[in-house]
Amino acid sequence: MENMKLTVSAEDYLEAALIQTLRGERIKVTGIAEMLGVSKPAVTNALESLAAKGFLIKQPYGDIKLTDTGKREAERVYFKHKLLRDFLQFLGVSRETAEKDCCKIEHDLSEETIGRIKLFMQNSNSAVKGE
Amino acid sequence: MENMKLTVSAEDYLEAALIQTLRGERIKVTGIAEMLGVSKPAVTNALESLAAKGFLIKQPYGDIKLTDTGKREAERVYFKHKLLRDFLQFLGVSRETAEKDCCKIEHDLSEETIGRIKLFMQNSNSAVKGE
DNA sequence: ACAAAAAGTTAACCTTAATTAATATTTTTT
DNA sequence: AAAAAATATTAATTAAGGTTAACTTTTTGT
Repeated sequence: MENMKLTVSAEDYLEAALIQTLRGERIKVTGIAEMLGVSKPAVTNALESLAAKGFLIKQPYGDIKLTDTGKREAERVYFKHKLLRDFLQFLGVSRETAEKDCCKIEHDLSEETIGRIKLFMQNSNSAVKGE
Repeated sequence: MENMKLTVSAEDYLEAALIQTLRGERIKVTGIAEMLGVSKPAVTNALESLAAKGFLIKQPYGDIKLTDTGKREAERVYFKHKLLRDFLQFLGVSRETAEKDCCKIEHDLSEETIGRIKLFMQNSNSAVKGE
């Protein structure tokens, strides 16, 4: 069940879970609900569905842990997130707006486009450093 | 009822309708269904809803026309579409992928980001022309 | 240890936006 | 003008992804 394509909202939940672990916190329903601006039942639901698909481990009231697959997928999304945020800021978009906008488009862009943006940012970094 | 915020899919239907009129064709349920890859009933439904909100004029089996508001909104979306398509192609993304990706993100980017991309493209145009 | 608070879950429900199958209307062809 | 084809609609259904209210479990403070 692990190779199912994730929906946009599933990617959001997975990413939020990763961000909590990166902060050194435990993954919490309430925390994710606040990050995504949804109700707690919405989070419980989404996490159960992700658990059923093998992206995380979760029992009712129990600790929540990303599986290896889950972590890999979450990192894939989070990498895009950071790339796009930097890219938008490079274009002159404010930090707040860049943060909001990249959350939405990170799910929609093709690998080809992500690759091109990556290249673009690498070049602009070299340019700044005068290499 | 005209100042309601359009959903992502409503914007798609409106844009598809505009594209048909720009081609000099009449707006057709079947045409929109093909453009968007959905069934005809989905189109009928969406167009009825848009008509109820004042974005177009439509009676069952009758001619379909964008209202002024509808045309304005559709043009707003279509302008973004073209800008983003050009931008992605400028970054080196293929025409086909650019066309697909811009369809998705055209609904999600803030005015601020669109504005920045517009500026960026203006500058790169000048650069190409050596101004 | 136990009462209060916080966290998580369950149940019932809603909305959006699709689908297919069947039907109605309009247009085209002969 | 009638039959056939194309176009559009209606009805019934589905699935995703939310909501609130009520309940359960866990954690915390005294």
